Amino acid sequence: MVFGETGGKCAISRNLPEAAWLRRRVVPREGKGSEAMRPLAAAAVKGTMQSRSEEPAYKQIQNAIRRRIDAGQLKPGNPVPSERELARLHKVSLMTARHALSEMARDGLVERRHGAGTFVAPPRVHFNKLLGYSEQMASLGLTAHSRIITCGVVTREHEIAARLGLAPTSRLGRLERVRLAGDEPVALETCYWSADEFPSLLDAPLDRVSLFGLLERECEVELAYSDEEIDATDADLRIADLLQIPRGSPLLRIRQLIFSTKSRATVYAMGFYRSGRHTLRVRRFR
Amino acid sequence: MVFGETGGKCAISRNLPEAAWLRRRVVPREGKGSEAMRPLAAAAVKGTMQSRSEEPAYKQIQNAIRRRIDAGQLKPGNPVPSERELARLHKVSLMTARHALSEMARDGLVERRHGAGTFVAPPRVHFNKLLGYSEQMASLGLTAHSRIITCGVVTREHEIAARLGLAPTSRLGRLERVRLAGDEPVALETCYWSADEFPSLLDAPLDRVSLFGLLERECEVELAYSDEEIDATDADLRIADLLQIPRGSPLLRIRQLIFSTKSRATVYAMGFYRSGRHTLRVRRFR
DNA sequence: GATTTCTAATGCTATATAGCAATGTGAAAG
DNA sequence: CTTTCACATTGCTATATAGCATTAGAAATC
Repeated sequence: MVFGETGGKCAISRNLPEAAWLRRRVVPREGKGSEAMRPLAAAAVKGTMQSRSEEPAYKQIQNAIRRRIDAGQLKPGNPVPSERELARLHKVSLMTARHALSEMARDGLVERRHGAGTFVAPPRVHFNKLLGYSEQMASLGLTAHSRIITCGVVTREHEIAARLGLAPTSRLGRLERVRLAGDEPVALETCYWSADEFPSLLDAPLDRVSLFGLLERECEVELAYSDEEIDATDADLRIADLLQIPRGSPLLRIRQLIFSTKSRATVYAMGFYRSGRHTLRVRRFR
Repeated sequence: MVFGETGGKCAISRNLPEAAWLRRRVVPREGKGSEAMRPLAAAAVKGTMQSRSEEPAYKQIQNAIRRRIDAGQLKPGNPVPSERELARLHKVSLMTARHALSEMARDGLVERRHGAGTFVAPPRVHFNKLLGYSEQMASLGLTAHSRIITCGVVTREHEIAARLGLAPTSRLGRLERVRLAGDEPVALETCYWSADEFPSLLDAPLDRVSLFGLLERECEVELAYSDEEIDATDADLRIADLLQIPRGSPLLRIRQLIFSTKSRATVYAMGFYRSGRHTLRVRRFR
């Protein structure tokens, strides 16, 4: 035996033959487990490796913690149980408890400070969140209203079809709406999508209903993100008229290509937003 | 490490000939190790836990893989060695090899497919990347030029001081520059920072040097992200004059609060960008 | 009272091992 | 020529254990 060292601490010989899980199957070595965290209770089964369809232990631990956070029992800054404590409470090994915590840390739910402990992270601010107009209004406690300007199928928007990954002469649904805040028009938004793929959109009551909502609920599209180009421009005659502002007024222009989770470009949208009525918030990273 | 990538640079420390520590210590249970991945070779010592100051084994494995990606030996889509193979090559335990891979997966460098393997991820697109003007120009292969308009200390910008987390009457460094593309002015940018914390900034040749660069290299500040507010406005008399555009021309206004890694607000900047000369690209997520 | 030193708790890296679960391949069967 | 099925490979969850590294507070010292 060359490596007397490792042999010396007899790590191997000890822990595997009579193996924890073996022993556990028979005698679960009951602990004085407090119920504070709703221990897994399936521990005995888990010992032999969970029977399929059972949620992994580390996720159950995460859920237990998440529940306590959601319920307000654990507030931002509060410490969550330590690795060793979780292991004891949930009757899992240290590594498993650790797995649970470090994944939550990676997801930003908790923060870990070496030597100090693990703490509930401050609530995250949702930056760069893709929201439809209706949703933005809703998040401000308001109801969105729109006036439909045009609505129909076009076939000559070659460039936009290309951006959507379609043949140049594809049939595109197009919806042009003026967005209202109260009675006042604040934005003009134009959306394009494949008329062949989502024919039903044109029939919906789009002056009241969210396009995003329709796509996600009716068309079973899962939106993922949008790549946007933002610049400033000025109101031409038509837009000035529609938004009831002087011609030449500054406008924020946002052009967005919206992708679904299958990384398919799904909607192309262009919006003109009245100066002073709209601020875009984003976060950029170094 | 909250945002973005774990550093891409290579670590010097590791592979220097397995020499030093190996010789020092007992025989490492020699394997038939192929050299393909430059195995760690420090196994024996690591067995008893590496002596301090040494980079962790799992990071060394990551670096080895990263190097092979950077060197072009591993291209997107190529498989990287499996957990078991890495464990063998680097003479570490399976869990350690796994740790290395799964962290790289979490950082988006590789993708793991259960049962199939681990593969180099397609190169990431850098969206929402915080770049200074100089850096943006550099990324386009151009050199940035500026004309300094004003430069000095102000004490009456209460609101901005507050945003920077300073007392209302703090001394603030202020720098106002016109950004040039060729000879043409395209933007007016104004930056504020704590004059007490970074006094040296005012002395730098800021018409030629990047403010971001100065902060990061000279002041040892690590910038992390910026929260930005974007809207459209029109040129007042002064801006119109400085940018040589008609009064009332539309401008893209970007106000950003730039944070360092210690989550301290470090710089507040406001920029006015000529319409047609500047497009902001961002990605937003659902 | 302020400073330094010790110590317990906690997170981090690592070892070795076991069995389950998904994937792709190649041989056998239809 | 296709389909099926077994198998090797690979990733995933889990066990048990060890020692190092950092932190914060208590105790001892100045």
